[in-house]
Amino acid sequence: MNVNKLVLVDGNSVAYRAFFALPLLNTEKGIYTNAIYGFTTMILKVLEEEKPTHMLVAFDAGKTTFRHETYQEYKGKREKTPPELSEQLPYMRELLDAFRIKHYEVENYEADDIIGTLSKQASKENWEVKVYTGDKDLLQLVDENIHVAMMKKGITNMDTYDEKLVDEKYGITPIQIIDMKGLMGDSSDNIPGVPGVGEKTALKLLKAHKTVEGVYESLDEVSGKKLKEKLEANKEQALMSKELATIMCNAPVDVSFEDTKMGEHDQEKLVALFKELEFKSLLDKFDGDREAESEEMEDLSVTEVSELTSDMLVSPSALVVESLNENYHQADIVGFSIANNTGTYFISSEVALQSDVFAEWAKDKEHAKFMYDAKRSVVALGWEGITLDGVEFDVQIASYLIDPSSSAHDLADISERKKSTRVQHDESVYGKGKKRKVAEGDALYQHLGRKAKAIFELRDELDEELTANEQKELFYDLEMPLSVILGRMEKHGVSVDREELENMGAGLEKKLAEIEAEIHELAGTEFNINSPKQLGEVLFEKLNLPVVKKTKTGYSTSADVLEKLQDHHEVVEKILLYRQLGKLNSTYIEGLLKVIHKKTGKIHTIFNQSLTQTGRLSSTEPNLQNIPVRLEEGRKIRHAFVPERENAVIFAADYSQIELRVLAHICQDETLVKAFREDMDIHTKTAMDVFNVGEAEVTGNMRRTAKAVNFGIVYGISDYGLSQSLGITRKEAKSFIDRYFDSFPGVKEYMENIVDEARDKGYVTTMLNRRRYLPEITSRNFNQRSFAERTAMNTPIQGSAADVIKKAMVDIAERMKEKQLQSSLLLSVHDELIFEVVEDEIETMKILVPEVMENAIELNVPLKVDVSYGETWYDAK
DNA sequence: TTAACCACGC
DNA sequence: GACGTACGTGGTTAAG
Repeated sequence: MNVNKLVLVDGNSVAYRAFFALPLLNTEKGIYTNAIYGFTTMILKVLEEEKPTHMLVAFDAGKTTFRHETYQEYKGKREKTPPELSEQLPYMRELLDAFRIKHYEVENYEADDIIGTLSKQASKENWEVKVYTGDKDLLQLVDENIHVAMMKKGITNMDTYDEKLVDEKYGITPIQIIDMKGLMGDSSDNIPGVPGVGEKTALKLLKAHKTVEGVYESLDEVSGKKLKEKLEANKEQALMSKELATIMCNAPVDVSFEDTKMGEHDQEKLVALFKELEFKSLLDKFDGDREAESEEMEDLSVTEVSELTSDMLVSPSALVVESLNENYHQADIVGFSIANNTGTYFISSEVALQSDVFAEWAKDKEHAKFMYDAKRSVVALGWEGITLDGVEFDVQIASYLIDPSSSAHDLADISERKKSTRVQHDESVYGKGKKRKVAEGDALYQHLGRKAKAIFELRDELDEELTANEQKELFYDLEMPLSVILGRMEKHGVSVDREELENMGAGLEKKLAEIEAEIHELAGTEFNINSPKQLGEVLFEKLNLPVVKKTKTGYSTSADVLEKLQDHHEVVEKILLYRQLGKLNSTYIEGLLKVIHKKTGKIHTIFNQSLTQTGRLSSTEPNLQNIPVRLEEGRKIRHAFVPERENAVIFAADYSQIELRVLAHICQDETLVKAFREDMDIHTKTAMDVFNVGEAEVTGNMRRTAKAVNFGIVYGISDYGLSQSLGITRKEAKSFIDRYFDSFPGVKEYMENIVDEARDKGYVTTMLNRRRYLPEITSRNFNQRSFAERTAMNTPIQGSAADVIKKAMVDIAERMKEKQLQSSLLLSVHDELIFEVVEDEIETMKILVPEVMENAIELNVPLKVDVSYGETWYDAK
């Protein structure tokens, strides 16, 4: 029984792997952290899984080693370490210090040699040794005590090699790895080996002759004239290569086992480092009590107000309306705070909600308010019968416009990176999950007081940044007014026909039960169809259907896979149907019934205005932007969305091809612009140009292909994505894309220019100056770079379309107010607006809505809007 | 509670 | 030549 367990980590190898596996993260201060993060998670995983008694991380030292004396060109072709990585290495050493894990390097030797030396020493003592690396060379160390964990791809995916696995994979003993390298060389280390000998040949030779020397002793026995010549001509080189590949197991390593003994973590240092590096998830793990957050903060002077007076309510003021419930349609407000030039105040809900002075101030738009997520407060107060107006600045929206990619638009995070008063995370004040509860007394006063004070201070700083970004119009004239409109839409809600939903649900459940029975019958076994795991086992093990695709955890059973299996077994079709109906029932019927508001009987969604990277809105609880429409079965759900008033209709107005029109405007491609000016069917037109045929010869299939290509242009998918959606090869997909670019050279030029621009500036913008930063555009990682490039091409298109529809919403609200119309805007679904329109306003709206939408922003191609209306959302088609 | 898988919309 | 491939929200299952 081994008591001692030594873990040896090839530090450089792990760092490299982490660097290339993870996107290029950086902190607010601009320190790159992706490799450090990957390195840290890897170390944590090792600690958890191995629980070593001793551990050491070995690094390479300096540029040259003793191997360079043998061969000057050793590692000669290797690209030099990217600076973004080398600057991260010192942090890794610091982290190891904080973990109290020994790290070590020796002049003139590589990490391999340190690991070799220590592992063999420990093995001799019969210790259990585990080596972590991504370098196959180290497999030569494997023996009965030494096992090597080899990173496959990513950083946590490993194979652990013992002697048996080395034999299975290569058919040789571990020590023969060096003979293999001697023969085949290693391009990454620039070890030449014997030219023309690869892994296959090397392994064949070693099977027969054991070692490089053995091969040369019996060269006559080697079959193949060419091969023999090559071996003969490169004998010296082969022997030298073997020498280079041999890990030194008696390097001058001045480390005793005692030095590698594991100690307790240096908690303080660890937390400080994680903070500096902004490793939030790791902080949560190690900094169990975030009490520290509050300890750092000095007490704020907050006045508890028992009666509000107008001298506290000056303009401008920062206002906080705290509601714990995430869904503010059922908010219970737990307190208020106000900060302004006269001081910082806490006001209890009882006092504020009863106060006429407060209500008057709140609705007075001449009294400017600075807020964070104002819409939340406006709606929550609305439910309490209090009108809030005069919101001049929303810190959340400003932060989002300045950099939408920041995952941290929390007030706590914003306050941390700006110069304002610090704010604690709600979680650390209130707790989370079941334990979440209102803080009491001073803790609550302090927390809310800090929020208000921070908002008051942040306004100026963020306003300046908006100015610097030329985003003041976007903020003040578009997003701020939009926020008010969205709040009104949410509070107003959408009426639903509960009975209709319940009837549909009953029908679906009956059908589902039938199909379930049929599936079990056809499969010959009872199982949970909703479980991908069980379904996979039934389809691919019991029924032996061919495996099309695998996921990380097992067989893929996604719709596109099942569609390919339809001809193999009749159960497949039933499963697809079961899935389709099951989705309708659980997500839409049950889901919608669950969120019908108790007081109004209507559905009140929440639009998130500061989330998407492109500037679109998103919708939650429920998501009303993905109500089924494509398939008739699902589309029926829309029968349940009805007007609230008896003499009203559901009225829908949607932009036709808004993204492609925006593209035409941005890139000015002559053909595309002309097509829209002549109001052609754009997919047919694309098919004509891509397939080089006349309008009459465009087949349904050609149009379908052209449509998919246009879709790809709009959403920035790759040739792979296009091949998937059309069920063709990637090559064919690429050829379609090439032909598209030949037909629309202006589009091609735009795509090239925008990528250059993104590389130059680090970001792309939309027509109204919305921004998206793309740091990965300079990544050496192909995937990350390609993704950034597609994003650079796509975001100005999608984001400008979002600009247009948002502007249209603001304009329409204004016109409807002017005309004192009774109709109301209900929803916004990316390129369409849904209204409830009273009957005697239908004719007005039929003219007004398209006119406003089409002229929201002037493009050099016309915008086109289709309107329709009916008794339910279903009928508005 | 969290991660993985799947599916709906634009 | 491989890489792993739009943006969202939400339901279910299964493992921690």
